[in-house]
Amino acid sequence: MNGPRVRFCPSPTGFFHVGSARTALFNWLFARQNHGTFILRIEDTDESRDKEEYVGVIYEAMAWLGLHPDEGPTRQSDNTPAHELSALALLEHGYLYYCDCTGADVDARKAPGAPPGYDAYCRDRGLEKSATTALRFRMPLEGTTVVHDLVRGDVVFENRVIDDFVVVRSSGGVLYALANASDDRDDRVTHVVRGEEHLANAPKQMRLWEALNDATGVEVALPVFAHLPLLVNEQRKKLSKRRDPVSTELYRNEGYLSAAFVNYLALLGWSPRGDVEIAPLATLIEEFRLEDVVPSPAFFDVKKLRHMNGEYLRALTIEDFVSASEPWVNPWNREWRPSDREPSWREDQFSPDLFAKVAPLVQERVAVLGEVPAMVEFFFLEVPNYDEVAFAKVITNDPLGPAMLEGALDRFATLETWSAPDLHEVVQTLGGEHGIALRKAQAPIRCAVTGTLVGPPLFESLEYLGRERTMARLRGALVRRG
RNA sequence: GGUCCCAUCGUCUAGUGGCCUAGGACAUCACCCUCUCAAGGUGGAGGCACGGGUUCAAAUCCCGUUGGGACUGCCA
Repeated sequence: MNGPRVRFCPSPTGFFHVGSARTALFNWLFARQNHGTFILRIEDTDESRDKEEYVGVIYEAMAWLGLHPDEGPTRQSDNTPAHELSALALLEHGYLYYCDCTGADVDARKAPGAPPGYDAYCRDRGLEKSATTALRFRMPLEGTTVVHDLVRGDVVFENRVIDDFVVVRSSGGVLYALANASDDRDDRVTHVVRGEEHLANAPKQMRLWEALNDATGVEVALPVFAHLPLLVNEQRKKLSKRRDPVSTELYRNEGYLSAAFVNYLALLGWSPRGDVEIAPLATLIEEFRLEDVVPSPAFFDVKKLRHMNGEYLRALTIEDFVSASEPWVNPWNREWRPSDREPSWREDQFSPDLFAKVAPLVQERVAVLGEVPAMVEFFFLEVPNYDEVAFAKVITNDPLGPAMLEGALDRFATLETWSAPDLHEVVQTLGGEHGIALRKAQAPIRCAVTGTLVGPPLFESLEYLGRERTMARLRGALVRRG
């Protein structure tokens, strides 16, 4: 395979961020379209923040999104020897120097208003390796470094404003800038597609890359960059783990379909041709262009995601909708289930057959699968969960309420065929006798049987619930009223 | 503070000098449909940040202003 080579390199520091998902997706789309290679590299070199359990979080999220790597997953920590060799080669060729300054030292030397960053104090001190010396990169003092960016065009950085950054800790650990550049170079990465927050790292990594070419004698072409626009919240700030709902797992738990989620993510900074937004994956792969990605930040709009998910849900066949709902309505003994919720009914109260029957009624009424249980719980609970405000309004405080309930009890008992159309007609007639429209007549019955005033169509619901259970609830509501 | 990025309806975007009286989608409003709630249908309101240029012609090119953001770690 000689197509482009891209990589996605998350660190296992917690949950999987929606911004990471978008970055991974764009890398993946680009690779698929160009018959390239999508590499997954876990950047786990920060022992203070990384946790092994979080690596699984990354795999799980990517599997859910359907973004399977062509190479890897590899672990950056496995490349430590290569990083050390890179550092050694750089040191031997004079690209690095030892420095024993602490942050406090640098600050103390700095006059007010002086440029930030390291002041190159140790550049020519000729320090030797010791327990307190870090290795810094000798940035060129003149000239510019131009980052060729597919999204932003050429971005020019003056070399003199980039300080001599640390490349190897005094403890010996190789830092991100070098580790990442070294791995990308070794992996023959051709396109670096990542978030905009990394733009300032690009010139450093380009210098490192070229220094490595020189020091190792192995010439590898510099990658092309594509810095994707940031995902921001309504305050136009970068999405943060603290304030914003940014975990992909959260969305999965709420019942977003991965296809809808992926489709929405693709719309953040890019759009397919024409006036369509809901597009199959094949179209996304075919039409995606890094150079068409817009450079401005995008707000992650959950409302739009919700709407799109509703569209995807309604487009499902009923069989697919039923099985997609399983983790929420029948989570017992499943390989995956939402981690933060459970149905209000017990396993032995659930009926797959009944659910399959009522599923069409709820399919077009939910935007996320997490809303399904509340909509169907009255089918499975012995006694529905009553909305007290609704109950008081149409049953306790409305004299017509009990009248309707008693009337329904009376007629339902003798109804010949227990079917939605007949039920519909009976209630309509009953209402007519009391001088009220069907919309008003059905309310107390709905509340008595389902517990609320909103939900799936009433008469179909009664049909599926059955005569016995319906009658029992009508009586129950009358008793409950007192 | 320094460096860099960004700027079309509230939001995501289409638009790459004339097809723009700026298109679509979400959200919002009204009406229709209707057993509730949805879904669906129809229609409405709503935007090129500002100022200079360049050009016969600018949302589109250039400069500036303003506004927003990112980075500025011996984290990634």
